[in-house]
Amino acid sequence: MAVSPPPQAPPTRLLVVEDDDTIRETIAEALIGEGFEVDAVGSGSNALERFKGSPENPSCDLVLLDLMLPGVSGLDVCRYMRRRGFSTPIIVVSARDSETDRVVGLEVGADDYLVKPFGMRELVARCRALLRRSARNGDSGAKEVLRFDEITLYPEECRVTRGGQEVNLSPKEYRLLEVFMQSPKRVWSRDKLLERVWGIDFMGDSKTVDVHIRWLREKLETNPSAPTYILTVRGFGYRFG
Amino acid sequence: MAVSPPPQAPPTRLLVVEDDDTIRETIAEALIGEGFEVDAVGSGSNALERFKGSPENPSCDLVLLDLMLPGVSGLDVCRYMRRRGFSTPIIVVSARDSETDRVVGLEVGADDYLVKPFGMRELVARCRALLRRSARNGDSGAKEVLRFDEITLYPEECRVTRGGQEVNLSPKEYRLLEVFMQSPKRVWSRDKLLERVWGIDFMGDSKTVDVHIRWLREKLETNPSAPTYILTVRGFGYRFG
DNA sequence: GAGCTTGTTGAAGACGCGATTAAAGTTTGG
DNA sequence: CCAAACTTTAATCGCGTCTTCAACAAGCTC
Repeated sequence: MAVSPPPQAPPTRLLVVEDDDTIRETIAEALIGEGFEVDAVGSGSNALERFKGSPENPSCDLVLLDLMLPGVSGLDVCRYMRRRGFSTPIIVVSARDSETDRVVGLEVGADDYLVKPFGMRELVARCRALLRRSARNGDSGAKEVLRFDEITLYPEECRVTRGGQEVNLSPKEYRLLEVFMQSPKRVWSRDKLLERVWGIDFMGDSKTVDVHIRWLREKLETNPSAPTYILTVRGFGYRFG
Repeated sequence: MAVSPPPQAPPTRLLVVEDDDTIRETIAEALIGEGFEVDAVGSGSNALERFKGSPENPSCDLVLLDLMLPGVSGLDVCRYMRRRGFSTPIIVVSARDSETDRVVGLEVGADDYLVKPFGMRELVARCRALLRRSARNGDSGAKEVLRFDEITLYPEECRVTRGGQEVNLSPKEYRLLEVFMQSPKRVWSRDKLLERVWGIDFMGDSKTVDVHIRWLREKLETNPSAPTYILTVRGFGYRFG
C-alpha cells in the first residue's frame, strides 16, 4: 500500500471552541479517536489566547468554532484571526441555520459552515477535506533550517553538516537529531524519544535509544565519549545543547 | 479609494456539471452575475473532457459537481480528477442528503458538499470561501525553464534535454522530473511523489515510484547504477541534485 | 567502599529497504 | 483491431540499518 504514516509527522492539532460542555467533550473525544490532537476551550476570549503569537507559528492546524459564545462571539474570533493574518482553517459549527447566517460566516473568513446537530462522521470528513486542501497549498510546513554551534540541519533536504562537512546519518539518527534540535536544552526521556522517532506503536526496548545515541555521537562529536552536543541527563534521558 | 481591482487579474473560471438544464442555467447565470467566467456541461463524460491535459494547466479554477449524472457519475468524475493529479477545488452539489452521502463525497476528494435545494447566496459564499483557501501559488512560476547542470526542462513544451540532446520521457517520468527540478535538493518521500505525480487517492503500491525512478535514471544518468542527478536518500525517499 | 542502579560500548543476527528484472495489464496510436 | 509503448505488479537479491544481548563502566545511596 502507498499509505504509510510517516513516523516523524507531528500530529494534527485541532482547537475546539464551544461553550456547551457536553457538546465540546463529545466532539473532542470523537476527534481524538480519529487520531487528532485536540485542545478545547469554552469561550471566545480563551480561543483568542491561542492566537496571540505570530501567524507563522499557529498553535493549531484547524479550528472548530461555535458561533454562539458568551462574551466574544465566534464571528469576532473569526474576524480577529483573519485580520491578524492567521490563515488557519476554520469550520464554523452553529445551531443557526438560515442562509444569511451561513453566508455571513463564510464571508467573515470561515472555510466551512456546519449546522447543528450534525454527525461526527461528517464533521471528521469535513475536517479531513479542509486539512487536505490547506496542506496542498503549502500553508503548513515552512521548515526552517536548524543551527546550533557548528551543526546545521536542513529539514527539506534531510541533510546535516558539521562545520560545513556533510555528515551521513541513518534515518533514525537523523530523526533523533531533528527532534533534539527542534528543542535545544530540552530533556527528552527515552520513552518520549521512542514515541517521537520510532512512533507510538514501537514495541521494543528503550535501550535501543542508547545505541542510536551512541552512533549519533560517534558521527557528531569530536570525542564521542566526552560529548558536547548530546548530553546525558542521568535518570531522565538526553538533551541537546 | 485605495481599493482597486488588481491589474487585469484573469477571471476565475468555474465549471458547472449538472444534467438538469434548468438548474444548470440558473446556477450559471447567478455565478456569471457575480463576475465569474462559467463553463457548463451536462454530463460526466463532458466534464472529464475538461481534464484530459496536465494538472499543471487546469482548464478551470473550481468545479461545481452534481452527483446524479447519466453515465459517468459525479463521484467518478471526482475520483478520476484526483487520481490524475488535479487538485482543482470541487464543490459537490447533490439532492442526496444522508450523512453517508456527504462523507463519501468528501472522502472521494471533494472539498465541500452542498445539498439541494440551496440558495444562490450560499453557493456563491461557499465558492468564494473555497477559492480564498485555495488561492494559489499554482499559477505562479510554473512556466519557467528549469535548468540543473546539463539538464534542461521546458515546461511549456513538456520537453527535456540533456547537454542539448533531446531526452524522450514518458508522462510519469516527465512529471517526476518536473517535481524534482522545481525544488532541487529537496527530499521527496515516495508518498509525496505519488501525491504530486499520480494524484491523491492513488491506491497502488509505493514501489511503483522506484520503478519509474529507475526508468528516469536510465534515460538521464550516464551510469544509472551510480546516479548523479536523482539520488536515493535511504529511509526518506529521493532528491534531485 | 559495597551494592545497587543507570548509562556505555561492542558485536551478531534479524530485519527492512531499495535496486533490479521480468512479466502482466493497460493505454495509445496507427 | 492490432501492435507498440507505457504503467503497474510481483518476486528476488544484496546490503545497510536496527535491535537485541551481554559485558563493562560510572554514579548514587547507604
